[in-house]
Amino acid sequence: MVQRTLNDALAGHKDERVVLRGWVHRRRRLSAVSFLILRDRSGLAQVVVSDDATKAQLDLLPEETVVEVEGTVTANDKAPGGFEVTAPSITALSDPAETPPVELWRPSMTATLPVLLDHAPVLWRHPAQAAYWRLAAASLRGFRRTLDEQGFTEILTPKIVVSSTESGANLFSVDYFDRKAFLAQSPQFYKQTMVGVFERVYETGPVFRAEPHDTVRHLSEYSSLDVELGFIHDHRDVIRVLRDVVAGMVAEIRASAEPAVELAKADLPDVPAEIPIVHFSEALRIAGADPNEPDLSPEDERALGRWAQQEFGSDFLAVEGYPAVKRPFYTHPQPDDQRWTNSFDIIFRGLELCTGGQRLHRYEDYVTALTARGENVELYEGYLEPFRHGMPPHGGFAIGLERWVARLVEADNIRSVTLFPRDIHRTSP
RNA sequence: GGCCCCGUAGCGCAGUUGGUUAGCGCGCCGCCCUGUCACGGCGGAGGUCGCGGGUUCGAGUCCCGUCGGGGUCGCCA
Repeated sequence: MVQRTLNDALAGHKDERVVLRGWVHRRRRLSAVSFLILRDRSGLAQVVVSDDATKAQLDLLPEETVVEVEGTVTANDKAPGGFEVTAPSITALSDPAETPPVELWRPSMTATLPVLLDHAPVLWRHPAQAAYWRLAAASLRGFRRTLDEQGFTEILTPKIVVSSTESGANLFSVDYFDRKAFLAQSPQFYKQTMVGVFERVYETGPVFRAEPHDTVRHLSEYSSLDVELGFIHDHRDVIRVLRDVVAGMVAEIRASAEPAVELAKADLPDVPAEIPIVHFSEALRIAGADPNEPDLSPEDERALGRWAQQEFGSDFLAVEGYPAVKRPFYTHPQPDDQRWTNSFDIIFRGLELCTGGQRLHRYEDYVTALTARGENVELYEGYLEPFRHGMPPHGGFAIGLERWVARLVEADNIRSVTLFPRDIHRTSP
């Protein structure tokens, strides 16, 4: 049997007989000739059908039918890409397909978001839609490659947990045999714990938030890219790793997902050698916000994004020193001023992309922090045990994958770049 | 969750102060067209106007309820 050739490889097989396999993306039937646009994972290829029997056969193979095409690669200036397949024989590999709910062969789909989401299993076939996930997949590769090269160990930790991670009530509860458990809203405790084993760890996986957020940038389940590393001096070491990670993600997209960049109309950022840093108190001033505000509003973040662009020509800005009252108990205070913390947010084009910081690493500091917040220390014993047995100064961060891709392609709604989004209303498909 | 907006054909939309056969574009089906590339031309099919109730001689249109959806704010990644 002749080996399969991918659609994007026709140029290397001029005048050869090849076998293509894929989906009938579109047929254009003229009087003397029919065009079959074939779609496979690599892209589109044009097949030219001239003989009457094959044209009649093609008439019975609607769009999205899966076919095998054997034909001759022919150079032709009139063909898209300069090459096409002529004198084909066609074999259907699926039943004739039903017409999909929206026109997948158009350059861009015309359906509204709820229609896209309802029919996601089919509509992800659209090349521009699929390109969104190719960007996500390339980002994941870049994330892993960068960290692997810097001595990190990949970990996978439980998504079924018993205690809340961040003292919030925003957890989904699950029936777990005869007792109650929760879906993890973050691998925070486990990744810190594993710093005690591997020094540097990362995890990619789902996290679950039961917060009743109903916005264009929130999901109930999203993909978190988590990093944690030991033997840092302070949170600025963490920001440097974050910078390398983001640069690695962009580099991997450039290296291996160029067609997707074009299809998705993605605007890839230049990652500066050092991400500019401003202190939270300074950020409030720059944004023109009330100096006593404990947090930055979305509007403030947009203003800071513009400022970073003007001041440094950077799409990225780190805001460090968030107020202690707004950060979780495990956050390390700013050594010279306890009102602030050694934590940071990364603002990417005016939107919060990532949160991170230095964590407490002494057992007694945890007891003090939890007690000050009225928490029962005993409930945290599993988490706190490693801190009684020696933990290095450490810190980390987490990037929301879908949010990252949404910003790259300037999506109006995070759901449009999420494979099968879960939100307050939607649990299927 | 608060506030605002929207549910009309497979998809995107129009539908006047309530008026009798509910339209348009694309898709789909048929016929035609020597190379298209969002091909083009002609014709055709396709609708319990989200659902339930009410007002009225008459409701896609007005009222009440309900379900579904979108935007925004809080908070977050």
